[in-house]
Amino acid sequence: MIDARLLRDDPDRIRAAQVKRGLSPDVVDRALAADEARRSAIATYESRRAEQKSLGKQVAQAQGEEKTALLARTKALSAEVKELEAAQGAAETEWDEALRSIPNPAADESPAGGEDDFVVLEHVGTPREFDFEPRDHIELGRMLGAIDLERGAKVSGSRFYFLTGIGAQLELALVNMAMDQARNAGFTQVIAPSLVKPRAMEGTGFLGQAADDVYRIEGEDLYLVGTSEVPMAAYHSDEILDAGALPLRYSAFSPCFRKEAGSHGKDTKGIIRVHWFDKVEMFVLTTVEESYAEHQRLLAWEKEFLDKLELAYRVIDVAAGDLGLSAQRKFDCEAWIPTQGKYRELTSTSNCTDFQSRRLDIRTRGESGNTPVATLNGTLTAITRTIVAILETHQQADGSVRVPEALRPYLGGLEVLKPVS
RNA sequence: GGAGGCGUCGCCUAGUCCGGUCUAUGGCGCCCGCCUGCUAAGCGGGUUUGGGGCUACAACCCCAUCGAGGGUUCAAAUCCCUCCGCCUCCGCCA
Repeated sequence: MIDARLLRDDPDRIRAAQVKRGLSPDVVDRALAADEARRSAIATYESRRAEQKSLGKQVAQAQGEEKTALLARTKALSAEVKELEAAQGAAETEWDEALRSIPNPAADESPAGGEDDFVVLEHVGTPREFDFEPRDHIELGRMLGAIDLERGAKVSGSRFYFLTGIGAQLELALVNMAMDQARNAGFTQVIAPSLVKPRAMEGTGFLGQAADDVYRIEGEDLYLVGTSEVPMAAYHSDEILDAGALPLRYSAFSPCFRKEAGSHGKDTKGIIRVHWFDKVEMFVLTTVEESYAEHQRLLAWEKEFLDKLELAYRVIDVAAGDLGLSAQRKFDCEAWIPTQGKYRELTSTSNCTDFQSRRLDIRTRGESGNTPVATLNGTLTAITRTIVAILETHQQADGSVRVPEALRPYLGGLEVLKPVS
């Protein structure tokens, strides 16, 4: 949620931010009106309530006739206070809803516009040239006995898969490699719950427009997370952190579940777009001032991981309209997928500044009151897409796959993945 | 799943039976000051969080906050209901 003071002091800035994301600025006026109504409701309620309290004290000491008279007055007042309290609550709710519906204003550097308006920041490595017809990851996965899509569909439906044999080993290797890198960089490793309460989902901004993509457990007040950003953001909710402890860096492993609503027909084959995958995610809490530099660090760690896998990729600056509710700026690393002839998102890092921490009440003690911290997240490895990129990029003519050197220690020194049949 | 116990402003704790003097007690820790060769001790003061008013975003005043949400009442930490969490025992289980 945005800073209410910013909305009051500089509403034009929020209006401009809305337009930059391709959204209507009307919500600003709705919020401002709600704020005014709320404050006047609070003032009315509180003055009557104060009166009620002071009368209550007199009642306690009064005797006889005086007491009877006081009771008559305070009884009427009581009903009024109750009404005013309800009115105040309603005004508060309206204000809260308006405020919460406003996304984090994009950074000045973020390109304006929607999904296609990203800016390419850099290319790393060059897409490999093949002197044979490259196979897609589906065929390679089948030849290697690594990916079983048919049985995934049989058991769980479309967009599900089993990783088997070397496929399963690959996942564990990638997870360990990611966790090692993170630990060496000072991250605390975490295995996070993938079922969370509404508060966590709402606090991270996934129950707004993004709610269609979220699985809810029937009959329970629980959601399946789409990323461990959700449990990790909520991890320190309602806490006041010691400023000296920042930054707090976590690398969290969890499964991720996504309905993929509205993507029917897209990436229907293979494991590019699935309802479930595992992921190692970096999550950082720091000060807003430090968050911009930290964002660059997260990007650097993502690039380091992709470099070790010897992948060709580009980094894009995601446009304002494609940032999601919480992010102020987002960089995606997109790896070259040979059989698709294009770059596909493998990792993504967002600076959510104090947007999530305001909703989740995560702050540090400051000299002039407590201030919300900044939260940032970045993918180290989303297993399925990483496997796609590795298989397709490092395949050889016979269907075997060369293992990038950095990954070998995590596969018992294995240099080549060989077809099983 | 069953039975019982518990949840108070960083930590511990008094208060809850019997509603008003609770503006929530005391200790520890922490902060400021005093005292003091130094340290320790001692003395005095302060120390939840969120919101509103007024403002310099200070000071000050007010409202809410005793796990959460409802209810009863002129008045709720205290009485009633629902929920959540923790502990102990039993059952079941990876």
